[in-house]
Amino acid sequence: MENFQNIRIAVDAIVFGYKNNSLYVLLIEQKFGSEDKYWALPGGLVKQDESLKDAVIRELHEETNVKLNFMEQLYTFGDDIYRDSRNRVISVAYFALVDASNLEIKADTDADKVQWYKIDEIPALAFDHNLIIEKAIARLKAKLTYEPIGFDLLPEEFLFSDLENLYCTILEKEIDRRNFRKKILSYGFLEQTEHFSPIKSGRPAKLFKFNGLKYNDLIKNGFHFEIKFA
Amino acid sequence: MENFQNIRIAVDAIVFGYKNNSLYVLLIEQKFGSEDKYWALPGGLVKQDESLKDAVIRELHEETNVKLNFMEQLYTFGDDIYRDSRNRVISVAYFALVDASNLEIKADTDADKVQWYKIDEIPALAFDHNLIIEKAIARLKAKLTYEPIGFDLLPEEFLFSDLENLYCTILEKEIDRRNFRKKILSYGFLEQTEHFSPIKSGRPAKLFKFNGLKYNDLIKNGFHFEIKFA
DNA sequence: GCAAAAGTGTTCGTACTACACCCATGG
DNA sequence: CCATGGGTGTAGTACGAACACTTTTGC
Repeated sequence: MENFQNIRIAVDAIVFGYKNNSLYVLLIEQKFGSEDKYWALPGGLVKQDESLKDAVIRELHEETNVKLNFMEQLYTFGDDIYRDSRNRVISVAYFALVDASNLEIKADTDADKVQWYKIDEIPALAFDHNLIIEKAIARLKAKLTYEPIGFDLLPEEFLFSDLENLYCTILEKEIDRRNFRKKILSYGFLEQTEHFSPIKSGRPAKLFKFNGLKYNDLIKNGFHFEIKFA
Repeated sequence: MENFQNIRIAVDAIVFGYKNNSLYVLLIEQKFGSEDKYWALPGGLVKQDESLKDAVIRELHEETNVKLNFMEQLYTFGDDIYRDSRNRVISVAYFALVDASNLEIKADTDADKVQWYKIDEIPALAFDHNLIIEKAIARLKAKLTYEPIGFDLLPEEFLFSDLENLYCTILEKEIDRRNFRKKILSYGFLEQTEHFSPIKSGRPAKLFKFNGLKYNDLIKNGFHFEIKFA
């Protein structure tokens, strides 16, 4: 057989979280660390009879206790033949956004430690995982501007100021509070709840809620979400 | 070894071309057709010491005689475990846009026939290749609106009416000629040449040229390409 | 001179930008 | 009563949408 192939297939999970006005990624320290205990993205080899998407979700759950229903495929890393020094491994990377505030993470079967890392304080990771995260951040930034995915990073009910802050932080831009609020509200997929935020100081603020159904309706009618900045 | 993996890695190439006011895809009929001579996308198994991107470009060249320098990664298909009935194969799909008008395609080593198929006349293909093409078309449509990639489908020098037609055809929308021209020209990355088109009928038209350098300059200064429609 | 496509300008409305003051609460 | 964030309105501008007539050529 001329084309003998000995390439492994892995999946890696980039999970973004948002808290304390900062963007975080979920990282693990591998248990069987031939790589000298580097931190790494959750992930691992795909099983023989397992779809790729099931594989990421399983690995993520096994290693971090985070159980998701869906992850979006980001990119497949297979150009650097030596990205894993032991064997040739191609990795299909997936990403997801979660509300980090009430999520129980814990090191599980296959991981020693699990931890949220601020995206600007990520250490040198195993394999090409720094590169993968870079690509994920780029995608996140792009997507944030043309799909309402920011809400996935927030609790079900959130403050407008949190939303605003999230956009400013991730996109590294300044926003005019008034115009931002006006624009988002004009879309009509946010609902004001009757709840108020636990007050830190200043005037109490109403909590808002993203109505996914209404958003889907709008999409069906040709609506196009977009947040731009000066 | 608990995790024994016997999964092959393949690449597939979606090459779009544009001629006679229609969008085409490049397909081949496989030589060693265990699949009963279905048409399929050019592609094949990745070699052990070959990057993914080299693999697609090699396969495309071997099978169609089309030599490209770059293809963009589209998506990795590995959720359907039985997408190839013989073995489990995961395919990383890449796509590219070419000027089909002066491109010599020919069946080569690994293919019986090579042919351009209009995208609305594609037969039932091998594997999940119809699905892959669907995804590629969706990506193409999206990209066309926010990146100046339409020019890749046209000859170096082209008519404004061709460009306009290309957008109308691919996006299946109507455009106002005058507004379209005004907008594209306002960007400043098109150059009028001194050449005229071979006339079919009507007033002769000047040929235009896309200036990639100028476009890159604009991008550096925060420019953002966008074509929207009513 | 007629058919066929190329080339061009104006008006109107909408949507983004910029910008500043009052409000409700806790301490 | 002061500090802290929440909540709101308006005027100017720029850009996209709608729209029709003139020009150049071949036949």
